[in-house]
Amino acid sequence: MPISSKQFAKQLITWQKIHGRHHLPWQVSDAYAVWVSEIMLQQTQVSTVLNYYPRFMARFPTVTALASADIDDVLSLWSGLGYYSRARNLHRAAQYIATHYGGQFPQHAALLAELPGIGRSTAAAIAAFAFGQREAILDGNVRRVFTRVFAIEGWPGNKAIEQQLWQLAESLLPDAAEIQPYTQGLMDLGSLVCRRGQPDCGSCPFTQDCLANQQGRQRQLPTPRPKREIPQREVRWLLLYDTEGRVFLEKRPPTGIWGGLWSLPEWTAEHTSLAQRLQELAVIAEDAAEAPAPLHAVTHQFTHFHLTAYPYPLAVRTRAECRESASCWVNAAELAHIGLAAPVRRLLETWMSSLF
DNA sequence: AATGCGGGGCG
DNA sequence: CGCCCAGCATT
Repeated sequence: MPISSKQFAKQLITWQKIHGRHHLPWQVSDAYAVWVSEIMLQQTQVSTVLNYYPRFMARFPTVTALASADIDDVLSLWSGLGYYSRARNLHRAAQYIATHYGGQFPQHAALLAELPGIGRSTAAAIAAFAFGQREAILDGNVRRVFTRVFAIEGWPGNKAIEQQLWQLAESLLPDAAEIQPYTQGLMDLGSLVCRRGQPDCGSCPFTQDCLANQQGRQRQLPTPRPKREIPQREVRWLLLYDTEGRVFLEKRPPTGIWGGLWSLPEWTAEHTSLAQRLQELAVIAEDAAEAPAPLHAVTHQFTHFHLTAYPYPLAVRTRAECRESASCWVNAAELAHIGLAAPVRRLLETWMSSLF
C-alpha cells in the first residue's frame, strides 16, 4: 500500500523543517532571484551555482538591469556553467518582462511557462516559491524520489511514465499555505538523501513507506535511459598569437555548441587549406608555408558525442582587424571577462601562461 | 568512463 | 508528437 497524499506531505514537511536547506541565497521572496537561481539550477548542482549566483546577482540585481545588459556580459558571467542557451533565454525573458510586464513577474505558472527558458517545472517552482501558488514541480530530484517511493518502473523520459509522474506530483500537493516547505523538501530530499548513487535510506522520512526500499530496489530506480552510441568528432583549432601576448578569437554562431561564446577559429581541413583559412581571417602568419605541429589534443565530452580538438599554434605577423563583435584579439587579462567554454578557457590559460 | 540534468527546436 | 540537442560535475 503506497503512502497517502496527506501523510506524504506531512512527513516531508516535518523532515524539511529539521533537515532541509534554509539559508540558500535565493531563498527569498523575490521572483527575480528565484528565477535566476532556478535557471542556473536546471543543469547544475547547488554547490556550483553558489559560485556563480552571487556574482550574477551583483552584476544584474534586477530584471530590468538584466534586460538592458549586453548579451556578451551575460554570457561572460555564465562562462563555465554550460548550456549557454539558458543565459540567452534568461536575457530574452528579462527583456520580455521589462517590455510587456513593466518589469513585474507574472504570478501564474501558465504565464511564466510562456517565457523562454521556463518550462512547466521551472514555472511551477517560481510560482510556488515566489508567489505561494499551489503548483507541482517535477525535476530530476523529484523524479528520483517519486519513482522510488512509489516504485514506478520505466524510463521517466517515456511519455506515459512522465505523464504518470506529473499526475502523481499533482495528487500529492498540500494546501497552498504549505507549498514552499513542501516544494523545497522534495528538492532537498532528492539531492541530500534520495541520491542517485548512495541513497541514505536510513535518514529518509519515507524509509518505512518507500516501496523501492521495501523491495530493495532503490538502485534500480529510476529506470535509466536506453543506451546510445556516442559518436566521436574531431576539429582543428587555429591558435593564432601575436608578439604582444594576444590570441585571436572568433564568436561562435548563436545556436549550437557553445553558442554565442568566443572560441578559437576552427579549421576543417576537408573544406579549406590552411592558407585559405588564414586568408579568410585576414591574417598573415610568420611561416604559413609550413603547417604547424598541433599542440597536445584537447578532449571534451558532451552527452551525445566526444570532441577531440587539435590546437595549431601559429605566430602572426600581420594582425587581422577586429571585426566588430565577431572576432577579436584578446590578451590574458581580457580572457577573464569574456564568455569562453570551459575547455577553451583551460587551454588558453595554460598555453598563454607558459608562453608569455 | 558513465551518468544525469530542464527546456527548446525541428521534422 | 517524438526525437534530438546541449556542457558541465560527480561518481
